[in-house]
Amino acid sequence: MASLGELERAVMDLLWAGQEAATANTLRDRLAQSTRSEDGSAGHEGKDLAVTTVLTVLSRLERKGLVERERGTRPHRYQAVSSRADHTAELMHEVLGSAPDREAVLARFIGSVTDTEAETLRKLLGRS
Amino acid sequence: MASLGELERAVMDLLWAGQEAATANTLRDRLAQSTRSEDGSAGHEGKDLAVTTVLTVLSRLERKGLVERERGTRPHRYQAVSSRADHTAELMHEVLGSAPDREAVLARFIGSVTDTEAETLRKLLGRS
DNA sequence: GTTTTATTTCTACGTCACGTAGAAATTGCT
DNA sequence: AGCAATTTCTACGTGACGTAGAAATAAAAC
Repeated sequence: MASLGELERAVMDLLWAGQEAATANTLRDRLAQSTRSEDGSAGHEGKDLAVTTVLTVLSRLERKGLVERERGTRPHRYQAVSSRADHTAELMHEVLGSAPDREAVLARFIGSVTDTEAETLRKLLGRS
Repeated sequence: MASLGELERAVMDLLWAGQEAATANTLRDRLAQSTRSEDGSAGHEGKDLAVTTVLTVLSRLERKGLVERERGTRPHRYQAVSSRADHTAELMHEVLGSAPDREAVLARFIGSVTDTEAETLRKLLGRS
């Protein structure tokens, strides 16, 4: 259980971008903006979602454990449970975890990493 | 586009296990066997799928580019396009790729890797 | 070569996730 | 109390996936 739909991801991206908790309305506006400002190439044009749509998505994201909401304030405020980096890293572990041959996977993975990233990794791993 | 359904995954696991190309019938049998031998805990019991079901799944996997079939022989023979390790590594790159903050993700990822694996990674990354 | 049998392709249905949103219920404000 | 904003319920369309029968095709048998 991990994958997100297109809109779900768009919402998460917004939540991950602004570190502050946001309301459904705010998010709806930002979504409209993003969609509109997204390079004018032949894409899906500004859709201007209904607030209820955003609310539904937020609920689903909450159920998935990706979003947390403050129920106290009246326009509930939503925020991501973990940072995008954390979430992505978790995802990577999930993918890796389902493999019985973890070492082999890591080998292949490292094999196709950019030089810069390899360097980063060395740094991160430090000396034993 | 990457995730597999439950049955699709089961089939891929079989294809990845046996390195030889297999026919739909063979796979159906192996599936029945796996299902049956899977520890007897209260799970979904032996379903004994129809061959057409397996064929359908194989077609879908082919469309997704995970499976390749020899159309020459009469009972077509199917095999995985890439090894499980390769596929999993690819998946990891896919997940990582969709992040604008790759470095941060890698940091988190490394952060929660077992010591043994960290060691493996150091080895793989070679001298610094 | 025509009938029979194995194999593959087509078509289809139920379920579930997701995008989408109106209707209904809830709650805060005046 | 009455109104307006907000949230929850309910619902529909679409597409993926598990599942498989019906139809087409090809190989084998006679």
